[in-house]
Amino acid sequence: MATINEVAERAGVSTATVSRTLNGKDTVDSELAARVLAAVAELDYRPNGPARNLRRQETPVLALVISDVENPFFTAISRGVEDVAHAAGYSVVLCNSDDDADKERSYVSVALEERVAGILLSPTGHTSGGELLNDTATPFVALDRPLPDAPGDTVLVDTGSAAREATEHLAAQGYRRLGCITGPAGVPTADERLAGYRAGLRAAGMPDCSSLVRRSEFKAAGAGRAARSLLESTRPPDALLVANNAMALGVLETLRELGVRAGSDVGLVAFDDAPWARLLDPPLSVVAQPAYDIGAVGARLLLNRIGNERGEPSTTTLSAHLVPRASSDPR
Amino acid sequence: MATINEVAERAGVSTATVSRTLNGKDTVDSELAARVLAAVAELDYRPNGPARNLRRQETPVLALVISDVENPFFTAISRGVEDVAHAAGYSVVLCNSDDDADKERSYVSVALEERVAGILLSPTGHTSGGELLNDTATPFVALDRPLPDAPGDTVLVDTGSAAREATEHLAAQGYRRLGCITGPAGVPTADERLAGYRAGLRAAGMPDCSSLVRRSEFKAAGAGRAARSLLESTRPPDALLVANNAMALGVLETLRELGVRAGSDVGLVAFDDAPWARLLDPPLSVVAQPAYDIGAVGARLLLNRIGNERGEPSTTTLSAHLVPRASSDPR
DNA sequence: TTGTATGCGTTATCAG
DNA sequence: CTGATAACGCATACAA
Repeated sequence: MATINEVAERAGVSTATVSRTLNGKDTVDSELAARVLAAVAELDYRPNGPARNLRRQETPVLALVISDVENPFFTAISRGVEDVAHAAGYSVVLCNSDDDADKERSYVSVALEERVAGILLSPTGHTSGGELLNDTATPFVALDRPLPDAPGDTVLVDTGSAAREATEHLAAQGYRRLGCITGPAGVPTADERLAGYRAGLRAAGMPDCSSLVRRSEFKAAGAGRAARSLLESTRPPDALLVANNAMALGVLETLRELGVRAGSDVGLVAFDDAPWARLLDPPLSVVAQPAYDIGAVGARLLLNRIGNERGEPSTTTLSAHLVPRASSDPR
Repeated sequence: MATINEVAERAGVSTATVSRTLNGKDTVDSELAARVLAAVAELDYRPNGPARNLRRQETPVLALVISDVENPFFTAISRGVEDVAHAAGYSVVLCNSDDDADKERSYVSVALEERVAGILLSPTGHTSGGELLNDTATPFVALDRPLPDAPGDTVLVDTGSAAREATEHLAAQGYRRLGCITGPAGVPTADERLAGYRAGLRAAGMPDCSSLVRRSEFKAAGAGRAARSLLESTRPPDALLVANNAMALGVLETLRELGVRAGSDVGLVAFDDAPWARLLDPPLSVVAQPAYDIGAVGARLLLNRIGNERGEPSTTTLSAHLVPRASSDPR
């Protein structure tokens, strides 16, 4: 591939002039500029990114590390990031850690080596990518979950309150034994939703019975099994709060297998809205999180840091809201 | 951030020795190597990627440009790519073109500038990213749709046959007026599915009536409107073949609004399986595409080219299969 | 306004 | 086995 030298030679100018032309310096004679542009076109010249980044000591790229590309919650985040980044002239590369701490570490490491301008990290449960960021000058922002031991800007959702609201809603709808399926212990989003559920129980004057709580990975399969064990127990719950979208899939599958109907047989509220949620029969009640905004806000914070903004790490907490549909209506 | 020079100085060796140590050359005295490693750890040294890529004239990164991160078909492709690439020591960066030809061009251009090792492109409709690839030495593979005017390895799915099979299935189930909602004219996957539908009509001895065909973007909204116009026409279809997953969402929404039930009122088969398809009531009949394999095969082809494999551009065609469920059962 | 020359941080070549 | 040193391709300080 052609280099700047070849372009310069062909245009009969110096490499400096080529560089200046291509970088929009207005101190270039228009005639020379035209010759440069012509040479560029003829040679199909394309600047060498690594060389430029090396010289400039910066790369106009943001890395976004998420734990599951197939989860609509994360893809929505990515759109938020992308829109903001793009508008500011940054590209976004999406790295899928697949909820695997090693992969996460590895992607963060690659991002650091490639000297990306900044990193947005949606930490997997028992995170490890954070450590790498700790003693680094590369700006980063944690999304959805705080980064243990790594002080940095963080964008969270107050899902505790939302979980409480959902729980109270179930109680108000007339359900009497509320169960909860949440993520692994130690994962902040999982624990927070559980705590919210408990607070809701308390607010509704219901007993907090640990036999109505199950934990599993934030995946369909484990949640499906959890739902089955709950519903087949001697004193099954008559309503369920499910901690994320992927889990909801597993729970719904189990309900189907058991011939149990959401709403009339078992009240159901799940976290995360999805396009298909209201197409179900009955439509699924959800706690909608502002996923797009998480990404957009995170990207903006990151860009500010990249722009040398100083100051203490901030934590932004967005709120989620309940979208009641028929799956939490006993009638 | 520390450089190789500082590491060398601290370890009391030359930069060459540091480089050799870090790159696993076995020609380094173990004592020196130990000193190097110690210095690396102390300084938290991390090699500068751009510098290395510049020097090596290669970047161990594959770019995957897709048109919609929120579409499960593409995210499944990305998993296939990622698994294969990862195993071969390559990272994958996902670029979301958002079905926008300009963004696609822009991402391809960035990938080219960054000198990625290869590009996997799932072209948007009226593609434009392909032109860039044409006169480039960077290996690339087209996924899902061929790249006009750019001869290169291509991985396709024989959705024509699958569309035909689905159409015949609808006829065999007893539906009598089969409609089709497909993508924009000129988009190969859209045209191919339409052609398959027509072939199915013919095979079933049904008239080919163009008033039963609608086109829209491969998105929910347009497809929803198309379904409405079809179903509210004077002689509405009694079954629908829908060309992708996102469109199916729109169509289902319309059915709901119209109070029309899939299966008993209107037969329905849509392209692309999704986790939620069988949770619907009735469960959605689909044409399942081997999305993961598209990605995996594509990545393997790309890696072969990167490994200097010569030879004519190949075209691999995978097949899709019908998964009949209750939405195409009139009973 | 333009050109020359230097260095960004690595790796690889070539002597020692 | 190790160390100087020369590129890799570009952007910029400095000179002209």
